[in-house]
Amino acid sequence: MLKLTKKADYGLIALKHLAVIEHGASASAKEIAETYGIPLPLLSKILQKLARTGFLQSEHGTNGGYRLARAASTINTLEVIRSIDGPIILTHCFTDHLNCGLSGKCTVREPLRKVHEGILQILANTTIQDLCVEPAESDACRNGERLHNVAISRAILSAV
Amino acid sequence: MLKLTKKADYGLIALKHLAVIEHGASASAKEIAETYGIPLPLLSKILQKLARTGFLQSEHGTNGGYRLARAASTINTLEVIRSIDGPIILTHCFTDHLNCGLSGKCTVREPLRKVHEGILQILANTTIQDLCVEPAESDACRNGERLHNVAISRAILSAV
DNA sequence: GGATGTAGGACTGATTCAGTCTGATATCGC
DNA sequence: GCGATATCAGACTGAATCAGTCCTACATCC
Repeated sequence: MLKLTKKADYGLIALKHLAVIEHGASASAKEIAETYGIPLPLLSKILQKLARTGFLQSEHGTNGGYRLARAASTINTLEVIRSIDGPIILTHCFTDHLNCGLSGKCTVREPLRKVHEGILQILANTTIQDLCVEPAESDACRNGERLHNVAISRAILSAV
Repeated sequence: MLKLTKKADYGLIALKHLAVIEHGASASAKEIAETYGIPLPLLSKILQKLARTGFLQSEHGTNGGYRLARAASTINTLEVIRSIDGPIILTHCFTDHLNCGLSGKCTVREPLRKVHEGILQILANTTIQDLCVEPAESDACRNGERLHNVAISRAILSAV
């Protein structure tokens, strides 16, 4: 149905949270979970993954928690989502070339790949810092900047 | 996981099939199902939906089948996917504003909406006719045309 | 009337997702 | 040292969704 998982959602929310708070400050999983009403054990696992991937630095013990390991502007949503949910697969054909109708019958595979890459590019060009730019309060993050590559010429009709 | 359902896949394959065969010609669900190895009853239901939405015209009886009700260039993949799978929801917040962390805590909702709209636009700008453009055989469809709005400047690294 | 086709609802099995439970390990403050 | 508070990590469960099947109409042509 072409939707993000809640885990990815939570991960992005947490990363944004860490990006917005004071530079270099850390926040515990519990803190973030309570702020946004996310189940703590679930958020913990997500943050652990993000730490393993290298987006976050973790600190054990009292007053421990997580802090961004890289600048918010260098973390893009594609990497985050891939880190949490695994590879992004638009259509099934991309991975299992064998089971795909066999003998190259799946004629929409290559054309759809362009769509696939377009979506990946949007995600790749959207950083955590971009998520911090609120329509009203533009300076929640440092030197906020609009989505640069996602050129939306016109709003899509009845979106949802 | 941000992927298309198989139903949507099948629907696009069927529409492309109908777009590629001779203009105005029809094909039965059985014919298409056998060509691509798609379970017939499943494909039937998909084609029925597409007919109800107005993309296809159905003909009962012997030698019946489906034919495109509109030109392939006027059917975009967004409408098709929505017709088959229902609304496209990138993040859960877009629909249920109430359950989303309450009190507007879900701070990534609006920023992600831009990403969402970007993806919708890619799909909206990709027509069935675009799917017919093969890298090698560019004239499988009539006056084939490249994806015009999906400007991919560079291939995304390890895509999948 | 039978073969072939669409139309549509109900149902089942498999997969995936969201969340829980349990336990281990590390750090800090007392 | 000990306990409180963290992260770390795997196994497990319930729910939702997806893919596919089954069955029964109904329409058209020969």
